[in-house]
Amino acid sequence: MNHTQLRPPTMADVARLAGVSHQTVSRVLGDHPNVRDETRARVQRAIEEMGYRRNSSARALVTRRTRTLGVVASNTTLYGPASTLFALEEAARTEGYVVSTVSLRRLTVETLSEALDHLSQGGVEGVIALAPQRSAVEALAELRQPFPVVAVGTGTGVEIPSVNVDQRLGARLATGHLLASGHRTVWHLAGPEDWQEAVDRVDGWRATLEEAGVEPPLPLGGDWSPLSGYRAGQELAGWVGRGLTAVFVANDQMALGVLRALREAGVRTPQDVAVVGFDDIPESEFFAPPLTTVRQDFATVGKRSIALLLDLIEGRPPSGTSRVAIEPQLVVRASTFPYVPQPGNAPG
Amino acid sequence: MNHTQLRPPTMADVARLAGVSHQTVSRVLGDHPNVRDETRARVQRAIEEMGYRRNSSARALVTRRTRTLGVVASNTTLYGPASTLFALEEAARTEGYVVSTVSLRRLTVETLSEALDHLSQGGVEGVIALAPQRSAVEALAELRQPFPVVAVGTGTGVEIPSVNVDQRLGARLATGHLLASGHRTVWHLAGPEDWQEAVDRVDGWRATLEEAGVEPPLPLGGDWSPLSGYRAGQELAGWVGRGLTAVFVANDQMALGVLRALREAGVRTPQDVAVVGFDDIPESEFFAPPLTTVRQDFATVGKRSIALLLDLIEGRPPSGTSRVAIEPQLVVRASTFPYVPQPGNAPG
DNA sequence: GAGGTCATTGTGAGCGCTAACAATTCCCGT
DNA sequence: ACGGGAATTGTTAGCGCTCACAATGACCTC
Repeated sequence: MNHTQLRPPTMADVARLAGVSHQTVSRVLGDHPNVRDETRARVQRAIEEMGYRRNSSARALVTRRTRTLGVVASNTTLYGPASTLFALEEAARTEGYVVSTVSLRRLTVETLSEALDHLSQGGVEGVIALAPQRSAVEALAELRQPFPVVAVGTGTGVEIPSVNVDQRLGARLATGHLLASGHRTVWHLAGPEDWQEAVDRVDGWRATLEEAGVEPPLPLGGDWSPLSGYRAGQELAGWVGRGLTAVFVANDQMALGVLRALREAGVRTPQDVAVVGFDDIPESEFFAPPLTTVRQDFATVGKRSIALLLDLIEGRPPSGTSRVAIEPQLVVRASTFPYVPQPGNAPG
Repeated sequence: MNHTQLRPPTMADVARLAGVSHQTVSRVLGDHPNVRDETRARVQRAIEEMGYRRNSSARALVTRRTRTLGVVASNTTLYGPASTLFALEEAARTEGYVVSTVSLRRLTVETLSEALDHLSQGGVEGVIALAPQRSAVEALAELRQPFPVVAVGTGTGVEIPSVNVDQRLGARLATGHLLASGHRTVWHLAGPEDWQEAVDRVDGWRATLEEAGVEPPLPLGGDWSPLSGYRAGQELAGWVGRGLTAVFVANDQMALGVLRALREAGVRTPQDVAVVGFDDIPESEFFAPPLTTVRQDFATVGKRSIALLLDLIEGRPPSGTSRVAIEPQLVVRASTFPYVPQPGNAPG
């Protein structure tokens, strides 16, 4: 392997071979205009020949730019965070930045603080925090860092610059869709209370019902996992025939658990109970039945977050607002066939 | 915000405040033993007071160690890659390394090469490549970089140091389980042919059947997506009653599609057809019916990969072999209730 | 009390690069 | 042929840190 060589060549080495000064090499590499074509070619040949690559540390030291961004996230194996992460990295790379990630198992003040330290040690110029728990956001506000931080998925009610999908709107779309299909009321299986997104979805659901003059039932609670959805689903099954005909579940994974519990209890979806999820994970379309859900545009979240962070790093006034909200979108599938309040209608 | 200040303090600034030389500050930070306690305390106070942090670029320049690793991956929103990524980052962080990731949409020679360049620009000391496509591995062998590269999920037949889950064994477990349950033969829905993992699973499936004296049916092909599984499932449904009683599907997502197609065709799982998947994604347990599948230990993959890469970076002889294979594990669920070749037995 | 050892602290050099400025060369009009 | 400006190239000085070594001082031994 080539990396066994003791010292990689330096700019001076290249310069010597090309018969120029190291500065001319630097100019060629930096696409500086005032270099003769012939010189440029000679330098380029020398670079090629030696397999030279600029030392990024030396460069960063003098330019004071590492061109590295950090991301702190948790639950990165879930569809939402993983998608956001992907979009963030792609957007950053387009702008010429490298992204260093820290994936936490749990998001607490300690782990967050350690993560920021770790990233700082990696020389990041700024950090995106995927911090959906409210406790984490508060911690973030405390932990003043020597670089700017943009929060994602924290809701708009925080002091920190943030980018969010409009969760309330998503919940309104879901709940409104069910009401419009003829359901008298809509139950809700919520996410953990310390997740801002979960709270916002509850808010949107509740507001929609209240505006329709319906008293919202007590929401159930889960932890986003299919298992918790399954447990809640068993409970919900007990309310069928007593006013329960539609459920808005706070994410698709829990909805999957709900669907299984209903099925096992002999409750048909959507004929007996309609179900709506949230996220539109790739599997949702193939659930039994295919799930109506709310799709979030993670690519846009990624782009906007990076744009905002770079504005902050460059000291520019943010090109948009520093509290971005992105619109989600309803995806209608078989789990919410238009509801007709008499039993016994067969689906296609 | 604090990061608006023009220049962060340097070691010399701290030294001045503490009344020592910059070298003493460096010693305190480096936990060098020969510093008087009182001096150490004074320095630490000064560091605190100024909010000083070492400049990582300057440090990296002189130590020639960036303590940064790179990861190239594609399809990072899928469960497998996302889990591996998570495990890699955690393992690297434990060893004091920062991880920079590049997530590609498609893995080709060009994108791979660009990714490695991008990471190199970020100053990585080594790279892990999650390169499951065979074409990518070949490209990797060509693209000699000035740093070591460890491949993950490429299969053991490559020149590059690599870490893998034993896919053949996984396929044997799945196929053997079906045969042991009384099925005469086992059909297979394979992944894309240019994925080494897909090929290995086909091999393991075929070998198991042949050892049992069974002529393997022609395998179907999919692209890992639920949709491709759905299409294949429709085709498979046509073979029910003509010798098809069991299917080994190369991943859980496709298995989900197969389950839906069978259900829609009026084929019952597992009474008419048993289905086994691969991956054990969190949703599998809640499919209709819960899916028997093969679990891969991504945490171990991550740890072993990082260990191997660090050995290579440090120039140590790898502590284990440089072609690691990790054992997967069968998880039995309701989609493969012990098969009895007469129809009509109801499940629990 | 001279000499030696050890712990502690300081000094100087240089990692590889870019930015600022200085020097040289080239080309043009006159 | 010659001055002047632009184009091209070179020189120098750090960026902030760690390493090697020098200097200082405290303490001990005989």
